[in-house]
Parts: sequence; C-alpha cells; structure tokens
Amino acid sequence: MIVPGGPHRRGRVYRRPARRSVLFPVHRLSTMADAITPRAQDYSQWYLDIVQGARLADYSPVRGCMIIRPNGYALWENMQAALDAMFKATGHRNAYFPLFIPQSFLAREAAHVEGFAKECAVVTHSRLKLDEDGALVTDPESKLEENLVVRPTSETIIWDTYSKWIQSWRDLPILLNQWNNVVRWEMRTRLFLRTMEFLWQEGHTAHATRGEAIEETERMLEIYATFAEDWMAIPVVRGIKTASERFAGADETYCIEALMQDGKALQAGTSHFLGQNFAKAFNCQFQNRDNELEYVWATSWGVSTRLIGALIMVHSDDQGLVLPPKLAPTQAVIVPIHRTDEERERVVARARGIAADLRAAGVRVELDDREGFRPGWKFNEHEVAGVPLRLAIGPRDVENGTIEIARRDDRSKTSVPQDGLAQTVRTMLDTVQQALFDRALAFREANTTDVDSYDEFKELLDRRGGFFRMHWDGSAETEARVKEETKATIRCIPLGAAEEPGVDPVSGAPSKRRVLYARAY
RNA sequence: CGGGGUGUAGCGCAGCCCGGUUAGCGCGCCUGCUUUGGGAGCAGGAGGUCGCGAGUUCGAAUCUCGCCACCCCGACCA
Repeated sequence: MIVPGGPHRRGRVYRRPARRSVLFPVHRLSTMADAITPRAQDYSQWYLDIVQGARLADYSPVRGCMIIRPNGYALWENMQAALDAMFKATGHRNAYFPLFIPQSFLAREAAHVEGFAKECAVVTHSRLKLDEDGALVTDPESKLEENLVVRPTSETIIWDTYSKWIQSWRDLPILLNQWNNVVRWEMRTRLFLRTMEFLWQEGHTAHATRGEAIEETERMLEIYATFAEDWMAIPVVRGIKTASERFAGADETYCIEALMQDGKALQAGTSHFLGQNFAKAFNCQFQNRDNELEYVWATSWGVSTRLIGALIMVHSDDQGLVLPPKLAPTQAVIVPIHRTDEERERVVARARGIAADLRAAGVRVELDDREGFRPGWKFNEHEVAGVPLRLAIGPRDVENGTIEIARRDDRSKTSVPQDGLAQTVRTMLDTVQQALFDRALAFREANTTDVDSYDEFKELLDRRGGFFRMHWDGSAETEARVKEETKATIRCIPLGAAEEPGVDPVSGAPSKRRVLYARAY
C-alpha cells in the first residue's frame, strides 16, 4: 500500500539479525565495531558480514532485492569481460530482447510453464492515479489487454523471434547471448545467492541438428568450467542433472557444481540442451538441404551474479573477502606510511612512481594516500575488501629501496627491492591465483567421500557435509527419498566418470555408476 | 500461508513490568589539536514523527486496542 504524503519507506528490509550474544558473547571492542562474525561460529552471518564489510551489496527497500555497490559491480564487470571474450571467441554475438513477455508466451511450453508459473512478476496495469483520498492507486481504467510477465528467463520471447528469423538451413546456426536482468519471485532470498532480481547472461542458440546442439551445450559448459577454474580459482565438477533437477523445458541440463567452505554445494552455471521443445512450441521450422521441414534444435546457457556468492564462500576467511587476482577490481594497493609532512611528501612521491610503473606493467593498482586514515586502518579496510596484495612503503623503505608486500590469501609479509617490482608483483599475483585454486581443490578433495552405506552417508552429511560419491539406481523414487530424509540432492551425474557397476545403498537395487550427492544452496 | 519473535538517531542497543521535566549509551558522522610501520587519543558538536493510528490519563516510548513492516523456522528455487 502507498502511504499518502510520503515515500513508502518504513524501516529496513532484511534487518540484520541480532548477534546471538547469549550463546556467543561477542566482545565488541570499540576499535572492532565492524568485526566479521567468525565463519566457524555462524556461517550465514559470516557471509553477510563479508558482503557488508567489503561493500559488495546493500539491502533494498523491496524485500528480496539488492543494491549492488561499486565494489560488487566492478567484480561483476570483470567477470563479464572475461566471459564475454570467451563467448565472442566461440562465435557468439550479443543482442537484447525485452524485459516484458506476453503472458500467453509462457503458456506455450508445458514444462516451462510448470517450472516458472509460480515465480513470475506480472504487470497488469499501465498507470497510477490519485483517488478521492489523495492516495496513489492503480488506475482500473488502465488494465492491460494481456498481462505482461517480467522475464524469469527469455526462452519464450527468443523462440517466438527465432521462428520469424529462421526459414532455411542457411539461417543456422544462430548464436546469441544477452546480458540482462531477470526476475524470479522467490520466497527466501540471500544476497547474491538468491535474489528476486538478478543479473546474468543467457545464451540462446539455434541449430540444424541434434548433434550440433549437444556439441554447443557441452562447449558452453566447458567455457563455464574454464572460467570458474582459471578465473575464479574455483574447482568445479562438470556433470548432468537428473530429470528432477533439470531446467523447465530442457531435454538435458549440464552443470558445474562447486563446494563451499561450509560443505554445501553450489550450482555455479548451467547449460541446457533444449531439444526441439521450444521450436515445437513456437513453430520454428527450417527447410533442410533435402527440402524437408524440420524443427530447429536449441540450447540455452547462463551464469549469474550468484557467482559472486560462490567467490565469497569458496575463498574468504575471518578477516573478510579474499579475491582471486584475475578478477579483483584492485589487484594491489599501495599504502604510504609517514609522520611528518616532509616524510609524507617523499614517501607519497615514491609511491606515485611505483604505482605508475605497476600500472604500466598491467597491474590494477590503487594508491591509498587518503588523509585522516591511519595505516593500520587502511590495512584492515583493504583486507576486508579482499585486495590480493598490499604494498606498504615508509621512510625506511624509501631510503633502503625496499617495499613491504603482504599477501591477502595467506597473510604473509615480505620485504622486497623496489627494483624489478613490477615483475615481482606480477609473479606474486600469479602465485596467489594458483594458491587459491590449489587450496580450494585440496578442500574439495578432502571433503569428497565415496560412500557405500546409507547410514555412513547420513552420518557424514550431518557431521561435516561435502560431496558424496554414492551409487544410484537411477530411479526418481530413490532420489526423492534421499532428499526427503536427508535434504541432500543429486547435484549431478559427473561427466567422464567410468562406469562402475554396484548397488544403490538406499534401495538395494543395482546401479551403473556413482553420482554426486550433497546438500546445496 | 502456519509457528515463533522484533520495531527507540546511519548501525547496534538500554529505557517499557512500576506512566512524570530536556528520551539515554556504544559505534559511526562533523570540527579542532595531538597522532600515524596493524582498526589512535582528547575536547567540542550535529543527529530522534520512540513503526503507524486510535484510546485511557492532568501527563504515554512506557498501559489498552487495531493496523503495518521486517526477521527466524517450515512448503518453492539460478
């Protein structure tokens, strides 16, 4: 409802829950006002503290939506740049399709309707008016002929369009991508991981053959996996979803799954082989070389700002955010240290020179010469923000030709010569990037367990979580039973795993292979 | 939608039981001085429709009723 005479704003949405001071007394020292809740104490609060502390996002006046702050958006821009280059390198072009979709479009593909109907924002009117009491209300006169749905994804409007664009095999393939926002009306939301509106990219391709479409689906999955591992430093399992976890309207859903530090899985990207489902729903046919009419084969694939959530949950620690250098908006920050004005002048002059050298060498560097903040305060701020390297330079360093480099990931400090610094920094950034991946991989391996007994599975799942490789008989019933009893789901059937006949420990039925189980976000 | 809780300064809270001047405290913010190699100290200052609306009362943050919002737990999910 709209409150007359003022903006509709009543207190904050998503009030930060009170710290559990009864269970965990938090000694809030005056100097530690923004302390991050330890990860081991309360993982959810730790996550929220990092998002707030690193200024990645803020809450919105609308429940379930978020404001992405400059630090968070810069991260997203770096992700976009890397992914976009990979999409272009594989022949894709960007385009833009509208936010609003005629409601009737959603109804065309049966599985699609079922999957999305319950979470659509619907536009029914086109204007507001003031009523007798001066309150702003929707004008009943402006009711739309047909409701518009705010896109939860764009398959329908895209396939309506493709059906107009495609007549001949010569029109294929169509390889498009779009960077946009979508809305899914979620019950429970969490910053970055699940919000009602989110930013993502959605690729939509049209192909003449089934084989070509499957090849595309797999190619894009591999791009996502490469991006996750090489850029985000997050090891992922490539796999195929079971029927129950499949995208609404897909014949096959491929995914990459990552393991978070609390032992829960996160789906980090999906690539769908849509078969001819949307082509049939939107009557999209082409004439092949033999002059026959055929339905077009489709794929779609996407990753979202949820990746930022993954980044946080895989690498960060109790000091705050930890970012992989390749995606960090600022890769190195220089903090000058000085007492007197004279010292300040000399130190900052040297720091400027160093910053220029680093910048020339392609390092994203920031010189933090703000006045009114003490070095220790700056150290902390950049640490919470996840800047991979911190360079501290004081009067002694200026004299000695040295500089102190502190690594964010392992918090080690070393003093190095200013000579050849650009090379030193670049090498260290590479080292950090690799170290983050290695650490995440070691964690995942230590938390991936082969289990052959349902009891052992349940016990380990409760005790420490992680990925479980367990035999599955392939039935939806067994899958549903495990979900019901343990809240764990089959994250995927890993690709490229050797067939390994065995027995499903849940049902006792024979199984062809192990699948990956976990509790998931 | 069911169960539990909370609304007091930008943030975190006290005050409410037992009504009584100008509603406090910490952090943050502003100004000045001293500081500056790991979250500084002192002094001064700004900042409030006590969620909203009725009622009781000489008097309501405090008592009563109604409403609203949000949080947590459950059913859906990139």
